[in-house]
Amino acid sequence: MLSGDIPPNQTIYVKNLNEKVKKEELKRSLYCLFSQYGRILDVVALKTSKLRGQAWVAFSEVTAASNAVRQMQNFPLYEKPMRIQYAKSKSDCVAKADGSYVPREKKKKQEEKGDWLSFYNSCFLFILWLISLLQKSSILCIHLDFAAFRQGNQGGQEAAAPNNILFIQNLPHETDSLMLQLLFQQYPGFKEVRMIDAKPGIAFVEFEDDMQSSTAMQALQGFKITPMNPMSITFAKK
DNA sequence: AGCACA
Repeated sequence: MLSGDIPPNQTIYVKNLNEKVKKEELKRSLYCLFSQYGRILDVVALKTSKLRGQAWVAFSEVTAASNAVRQMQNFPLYEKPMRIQYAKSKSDCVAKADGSYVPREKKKKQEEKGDWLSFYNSCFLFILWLISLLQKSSILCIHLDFAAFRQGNQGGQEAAAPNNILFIQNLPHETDSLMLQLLFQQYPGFKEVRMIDAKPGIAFVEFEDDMQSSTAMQALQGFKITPMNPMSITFAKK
């Protein structure tokens, strides 16, 4: 069995381990089993839902890891053949030894700081969500909802047949496509927003298929970007 | 199937 296209690493990743074995016992067994290939720096095993049945064994040398990957491949431990690969990243114990270790919290903060767009994105969505909560509970808005309802039904015309493209009306003229994208991309299958400069207040939003567009339509029907603008969403005409 | 270390 090939170890895939993961580059050699002094840490090996072991999976298909027997999940019934207690963590400490498992670590000890892995330690005993693999110490024949070289000095072991650390064995990591977690029993969280995502990580049970897996373990990492960090060696002091890459060659030890390579031998372990090849020679212990499919070795049955607690009745289950171990599947061994190189780990995808450097173990903390190795980073600590070579001086490149950066504590986890700080790493995350740095990433978040750099990603201003996703920060802006979540603030924007949060504010829109708050606005929608406030407005949904407000009796004053009933007449606006009624207006949206009328508009959505286009004064009694039949509803358009399902379409993967949605037609949005009654948007405030300041709305831009980034704003709509932030709103609609929360729903699976989102592809793109199209607006026409010459026709403010309307937009087309495309999804992969009819099902996904209807889900977004139901969720955002009547959503107000401003109190005066409950959005009216219909399927675009084919 | 699933790549963490707090």
